[in-house]
Amino acid sequence: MKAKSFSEMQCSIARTLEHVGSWWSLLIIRDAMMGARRFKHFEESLGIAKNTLTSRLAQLVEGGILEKMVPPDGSKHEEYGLTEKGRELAPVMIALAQWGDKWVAHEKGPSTEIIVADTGMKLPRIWPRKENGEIMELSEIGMKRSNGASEKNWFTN
Amino acid sequence: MKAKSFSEMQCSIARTLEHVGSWWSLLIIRDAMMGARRFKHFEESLGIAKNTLTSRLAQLVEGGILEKMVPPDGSKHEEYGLTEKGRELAPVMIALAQWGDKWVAHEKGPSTEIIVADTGMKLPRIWPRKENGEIMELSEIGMKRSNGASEKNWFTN
DNA sequence: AAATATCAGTTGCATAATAGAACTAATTAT
DNA sequence: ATAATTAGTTCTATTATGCAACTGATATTT
Repeated sequence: MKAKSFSEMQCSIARTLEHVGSWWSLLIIRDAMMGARRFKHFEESLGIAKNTLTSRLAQLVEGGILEKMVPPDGSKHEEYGLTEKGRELAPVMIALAQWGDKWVAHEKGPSTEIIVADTGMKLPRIWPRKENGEIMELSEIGMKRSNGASEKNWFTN
Repeated sequence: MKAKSFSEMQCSIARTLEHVGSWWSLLIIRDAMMGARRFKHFEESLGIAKNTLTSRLAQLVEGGILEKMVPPDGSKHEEYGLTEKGRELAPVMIALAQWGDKWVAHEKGPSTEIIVADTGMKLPRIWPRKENGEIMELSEIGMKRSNGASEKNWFTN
């Protein structure tokens, strides 16, 4: 693949994708959020090849998204836990999950529902909002380019 | 790579990733949101190989995220525009961009800032909220598994 | 109108990421 | 003590992507 690197790109989206690493990385992070901590958890849950998992985990640790931790239960097997940096990918995950539920739903429905813990209700849709907390239309989103001060809209369709 | 398919997975995140296609696809969608409409726009903006761009575009069209459109300016060159399905990936993009700005910022700052069009102010952080619109702590997010009715927390670290 | 340049690809070859299987040392269970 | 599990490593095969050259259609210039 000749791994074209996105990381020099000034765009934050590209830099994030580069930093995260790959599809697998996102699914590893998802599993970590749902409680996976050990090599075998990720392996069994994902059906990923061992060598691939090894390098994805190493990359995520190097990127500061996961960290190796001493197992609380006293086991000598290494465990992987999310850092703050990794945990803050939650909005990305939630947005991906909600989009999938809406647009490419599985016939059996979602295997897991994200909820508000204390009420047990489905988590409201994650969506851009104004300063006052009001939900926005996508057409209300704009963008400011830092180089030329030109201002423009998103979704110029 | 033997393209292991995520699409049978019941997980909405995996299904979304599979449906979207690849890193490139996300950047193509980003460019489309910022106004790119023609082959050369994407090509120049991304520095992607032509054959790769061809197949990514085809995949996005097939997936219903982009659609081929008759150019409004009367040109005979095909154009690509976001569908509603594609436009609704905005929260994913915004979440990726905001995470990147916070955690892997470019020294020169972001090339583009996402703003609230009418106020010109930076778009507030996209983040999970309760039914009443209140921002949530990540620890307040839970999950309900549809198979076993077992209930559990996200971020079990 | 003819010539030139641009656009949107296609084709063929090289390379990197991943899959898959077999192997291994350390840890855990029996 | 023995067996099984865990967390990898190493090897080869396959696929996605990169890169360069080519092509027919459209758009621009002379």
